[in-house]
Amino acid sequence: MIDQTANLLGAVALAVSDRIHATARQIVSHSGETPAALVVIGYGTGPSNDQLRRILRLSHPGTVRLVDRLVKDGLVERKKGQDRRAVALHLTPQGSALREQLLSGRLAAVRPFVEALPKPERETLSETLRSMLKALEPSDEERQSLCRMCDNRVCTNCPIPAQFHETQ
Amino acid sequence: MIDQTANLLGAVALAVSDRIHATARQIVSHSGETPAALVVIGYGTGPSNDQLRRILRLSHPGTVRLVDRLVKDGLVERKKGQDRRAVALHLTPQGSALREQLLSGRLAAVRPFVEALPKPERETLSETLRSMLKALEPSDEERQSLCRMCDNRVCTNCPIPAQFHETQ
DNA sequence: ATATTTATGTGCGTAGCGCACATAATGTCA
DNA sequence: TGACATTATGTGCGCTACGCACATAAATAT
Repeated sequence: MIDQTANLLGAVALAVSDRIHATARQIVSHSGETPAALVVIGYGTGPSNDQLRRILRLSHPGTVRLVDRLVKDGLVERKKGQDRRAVALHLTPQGSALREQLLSGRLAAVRPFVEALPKPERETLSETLRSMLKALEPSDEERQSLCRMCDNRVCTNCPIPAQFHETQ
Repeated sequence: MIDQTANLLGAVALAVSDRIHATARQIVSHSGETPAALVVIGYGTGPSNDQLRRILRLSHPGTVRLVDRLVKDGLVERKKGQDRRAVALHLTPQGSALREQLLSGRLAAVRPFVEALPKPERETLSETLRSMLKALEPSDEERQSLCRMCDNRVCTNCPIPAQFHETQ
């Protein structure tokens, strides 16, 4: 019984993330964790390469190359960090614009799933999703990974607020 | 308001599919659509390369190479299909065994999300997920894509039954 | 002052995929 | 029946997104 529900949740999750990825691909012209990087850097905390790496769960060289791509595309700038070794990643205006499109596209991709429900059921779903996220009891790093595609324009009252929500 | 719920759904979907992928990776040692291919072929309908391609939404050459990998690993056999040109894909015993592990792992990865909820809420969630899947009104092909990681041992009473559910 | 840790960057390889092309079997239609 | 399109598979080739091993610079510790 519980497994039947788990199976359905797996199916819906697959459908939702399929559509999110498809939308992101159309907008960003890079795949993998590159769209998520745009979102994360766009939180505006000026993350270092290393922080980004942990959030995206990539290897360190993979992250460097990912940032290379974004810089090459004029979407991200490497500014001076707190150390003389550390880098602080920031979006360029074009990067910000693309991030907005990305987040709008993501919401547009997910919205139909919610709209399929009658209104009272939407409220219930919202609470249920909150419960699930809370129950994960993620570490700080896991929170940021979780929210690596989240829309901070919309995500008020987040059940598991990560740092960058406050700093925004 | 609806977007807030959509955002949460996106976050949960990301978390769930992250964990499914991580589990699959540990079990199959191939990434991308390879695990899904094992599940789909394992439905036992002996799909052709071309049918598989449509379900996994890959290019045709990509699918051929994917099957190459599975054959090389001793997980899949290319048997004679209805045509003399068509191929019928079937799992070997080892392939079946691995598929079972894959599906078990997937359920184990998703189960905690459901277990986080009190029992009555689980029932509601189950119905909500069914509503969402039904509302997609997918074509036959889309259904099979949707269910490309589903566990047919558990998926009784599927809201959007695809062919291979009946033939099993 | 030297050793360790932290943060970044580079050389090199690999996995998974797509495009363009080739080939064999089947269907179509004059 | 023969010519031609269609369907199904397979190959050559390249590209993208990564990971591993290594190199280097800055900060910290002892």
